[in-house]
Amino acid sequence: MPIRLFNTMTRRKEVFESIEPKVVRMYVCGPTVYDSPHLGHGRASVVYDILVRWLKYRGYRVKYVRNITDVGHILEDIGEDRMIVGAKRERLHPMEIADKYTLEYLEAMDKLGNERPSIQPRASGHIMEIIEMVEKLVEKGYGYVVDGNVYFDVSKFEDYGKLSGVKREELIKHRVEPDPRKRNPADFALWKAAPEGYPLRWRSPWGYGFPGWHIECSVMSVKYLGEQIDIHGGARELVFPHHENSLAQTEAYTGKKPFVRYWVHCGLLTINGEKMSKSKGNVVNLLSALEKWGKDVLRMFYISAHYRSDIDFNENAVKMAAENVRRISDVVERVRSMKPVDRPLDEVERKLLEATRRARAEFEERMDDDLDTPGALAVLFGYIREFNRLTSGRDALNAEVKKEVIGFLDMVRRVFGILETRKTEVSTELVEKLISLIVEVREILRREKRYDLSDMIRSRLREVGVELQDTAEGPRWRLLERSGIGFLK
RNA sequence: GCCGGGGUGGCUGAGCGGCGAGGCGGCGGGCUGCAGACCCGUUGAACAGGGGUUCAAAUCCCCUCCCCGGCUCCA
Repeated sequence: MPIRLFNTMTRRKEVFESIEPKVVRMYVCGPTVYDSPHLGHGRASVVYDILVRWLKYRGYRVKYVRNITDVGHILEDIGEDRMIVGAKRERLHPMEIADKYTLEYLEAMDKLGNERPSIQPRASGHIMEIIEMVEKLVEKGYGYVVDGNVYFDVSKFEDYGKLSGVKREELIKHRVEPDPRKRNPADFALWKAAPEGYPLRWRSPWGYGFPGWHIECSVMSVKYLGEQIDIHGGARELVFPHHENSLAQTEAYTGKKPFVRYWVHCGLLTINGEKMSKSKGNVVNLLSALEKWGKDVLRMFYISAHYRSDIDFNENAVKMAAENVRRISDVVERVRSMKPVDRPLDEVERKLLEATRRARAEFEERMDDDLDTPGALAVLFGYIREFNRLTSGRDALNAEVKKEVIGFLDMVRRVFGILETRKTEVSTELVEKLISLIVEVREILRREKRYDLSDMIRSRLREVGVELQDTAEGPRWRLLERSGIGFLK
């Protein structure tokens, strides 16, 4: 079964074929590091992380580049660079701002459980190459120089607008008064002149200045992945102008088409139905959210909607995500705790084996179909119900069947990046032994019907963060994390 | 105004031509010392509105209404 992806360029799902067999070159637009990462960054990062995980599961080697933009980005209305604005706000040098928020971003990425990209290049380290690309564009007649600024001449690139559907003639209308030195209002900056005393500028053939937005992605994409790549990702809001412009300048530069075979854009995130914005004061810091909910719940929240849909973050959505994580966690524990036995399969085990294989195939089918994570989850939950029904009351399972079930669940955990085994800071060997001892003693009490004491133990354990369940197969416990989700022991 | 994406049961969220995905919740039952978890059943006349195509439409076409994003700040 081939993987299919929705390509923004054609607005259709297309069968995915990489340029080089079994190798995927993928570039994703990372953050501009002028402020703390928020839930939207988290969403985008998880979407492409899961895409990478899925491609790997399907046997591809993935070269995954995600940039850090630590220069550029002019705010047209106030005529300043976002990095500079951040620097003024915090009374720091722009590069201190970039450094601080780069580290915060990377920390959040790790805590979210994202696999690290192959390369995370920073724009500031590629000024030379940026200048070279701009020079070449001027040489080829796509760029023109005015007063130390270099603009891309949109009229020279006949394909302009092919990605976003924006019509060149429409771009004459504009919200912000364009620089009158541009030949055409739609022309965009490749290089911007910076005045004396501007804290973030580099020497160039056109004088001191800094790169235009868009150009760093073209440069780093070409440098690390080549002139033509398989996948370029980013949030939908980047389609225009960012990706339209990246595409134009890259294809103009290389003379090769297409620059990108599959443009894959994800939807946006709202908070309680509202767009997240500083002016509304509803920006949710990603590290705080991780602290509060834990990575599994956040990832579950992200994947419970299709990546191209917009997604709303609210209390109810998080509650449901936590419930879903718990449900998966429970079944993982349930099967782990079952004794593997070496004997022929009985009727139930045959059914379970078949159900497991079917679920795996259906899960794969959904994921292959444009990364339909909600559909894949539906398959998983249907399977969990069946598993619970079939195995109710059992504490042993044919070893091969158990292996098959665990294999499937491991695949789900690996692809979604959830419920990865890890020691919590309190879960030492000693703690585990002590809890087991308490549980054992409580079992004796229960046998003697001393329920007052056994119930007290259970509720007191819960107070200190240990959840205890009496099941048909015996007592089980788990450490509760902040999200209320953990592994049963 | 232009470009794009949407409107599905109490909430969430797939489906994109043909038996009412799944999750959360509600109700009834089973299991259990109790709790939790789990299971079974169930409720829901679900597809923004109106036309049309078709043997058959949530799914395709047309019109209308509403929401969201982009139109040189944004993951």
